[in-house]
Amino acid sequence: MSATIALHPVPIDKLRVACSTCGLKELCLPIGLSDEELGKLDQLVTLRRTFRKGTNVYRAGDRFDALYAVRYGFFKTMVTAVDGRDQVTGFSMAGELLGMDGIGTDKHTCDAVALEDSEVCVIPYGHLEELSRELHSLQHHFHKVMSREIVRDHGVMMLLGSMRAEERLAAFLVNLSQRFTARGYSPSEFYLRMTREEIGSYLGLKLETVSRVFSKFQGEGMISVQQKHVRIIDIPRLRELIGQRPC
Amino acid sequence: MSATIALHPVPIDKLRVACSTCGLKELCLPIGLSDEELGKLDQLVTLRRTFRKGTNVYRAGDRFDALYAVRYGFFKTMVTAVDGRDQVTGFSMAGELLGMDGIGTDKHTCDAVALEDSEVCVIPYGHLEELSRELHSLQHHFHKVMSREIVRDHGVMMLLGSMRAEERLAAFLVNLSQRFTARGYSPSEFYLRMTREEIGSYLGLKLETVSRVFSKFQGEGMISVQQKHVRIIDIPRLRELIGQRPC
DNA sequence: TCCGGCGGTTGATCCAGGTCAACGAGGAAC
DNA sequence: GTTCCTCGTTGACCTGGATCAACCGCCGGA
Repeated sequence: MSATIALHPVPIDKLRVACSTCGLKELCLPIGLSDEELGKLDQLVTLRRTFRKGTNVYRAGDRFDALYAVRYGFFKTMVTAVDGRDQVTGFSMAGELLGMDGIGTDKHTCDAVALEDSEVCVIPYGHLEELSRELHSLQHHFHKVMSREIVRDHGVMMLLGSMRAEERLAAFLVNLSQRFTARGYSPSEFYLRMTREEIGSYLGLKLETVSRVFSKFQGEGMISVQQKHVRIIDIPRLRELIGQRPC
Repeated sequence: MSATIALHPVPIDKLRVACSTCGLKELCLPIGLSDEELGKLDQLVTLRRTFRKGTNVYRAGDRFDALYAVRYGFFKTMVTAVDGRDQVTGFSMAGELLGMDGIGTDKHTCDAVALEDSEVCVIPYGHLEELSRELHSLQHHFHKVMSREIVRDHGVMMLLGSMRAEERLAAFLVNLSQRFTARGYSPSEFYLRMTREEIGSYLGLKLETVSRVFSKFQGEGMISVQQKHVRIIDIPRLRELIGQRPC
């Protein structure tokens, strides 16, 4: 095989990428790496893939061999029970990492689905382990990312295990608001990429309940909703609802 | 300071330990390590600590600097909301790892409490990162452990988000049964170390509901319960309840 | 041995959220 | 533009599990 002829034809959705110049490097895996280290990471993350709305990055049961860093777009992850019921376990946006569920068994255990046209950086997992033996800060940061995912999951358990419907939705909105803010978007106005049913699944509620609580919040002047467009009018009051001081 | 005089007096509950001879090595961090590698791990895990029933291994907010491998005994982990409500996020038994919640922020984010007199191996986290750069299989296995924790959490979300009370308790019992089996105990007869309230918190139910469902299962001949002593009479039927084929 | 208190059980009642049903609005396909 | 069709909203009603309350039994301590 010649150096100029690819063994596997490269799909048109796969492009050269560089962490060193990526606008998300303060959110994503490169956090805290020096320029030299960033250069090495560039050699690792060489592939981008785009996903049309509704398509899967991976499915439960798929062989695991890479993590995916969201470049832009929006994803949901969900697990499906043997009887077919499914549960949305999270929503991922730019700078967040998908696929860590697969490391434990070499197979993915959930589905990751694009909720709008999206793009990810492909991080071959074997190479990540290799490189993280060399770059201590990459190693440490990767561990932090996994740990934070565990902590986030604990938060969801709290949500599902001991909060009422209104608290759950308030927590959901406040969380989205924070994450949008961190990405330079408005804290108070955004489009939901997911349906009421997906929100409900995530929050352990039925879609009708989600809709009703949205209407209630709107009636009380805390938010204004029209379909997927949400404007948060009174964030302090939402925070109060979930037991946090307005700060 | 002389080599024979400890700078910090060694508490009597801290003892020399060896992974290489530990009976739990097939469950715990040493999985898949060669004898030589095991020897190195021994140098890392040099401390055991015992905890009396009701005492904390760590609390939310404590500085994170070590992981803890359960040697014997039983623990719960729980998160507490600002308003004081708390949520049990898991129960840990021999061979399982506590403390991974702390890596992300260098502070623990939950409490770990002994539910009976217990003992753990202390794994200084910095040393673990260091050693796992050297021992590939240790590195990989540690990642697997974290990943499995994430997958376990997804299971709990499924439980809390889309199962009814009976399914939740059935899933809980089947899970305990499996974990006891893996440790060489009876799959069908065990003592619960946690109260009805703790089970309820974990499952998103009130203690009265837990008690009622126990009684219902007993009435239907699937289990026999007397206080904390549980005997599972019909595991296939419990599995059916949670939608799994009896197999 | 007795006592007190925690943990567990059970009954009666209530209500948050689920279920079922009807309808409306936006958006993609043609 | 028209036609579906999915997604969202709202109303009426129902129910699983929460809440409130009484009581019991086990276990630890004096």
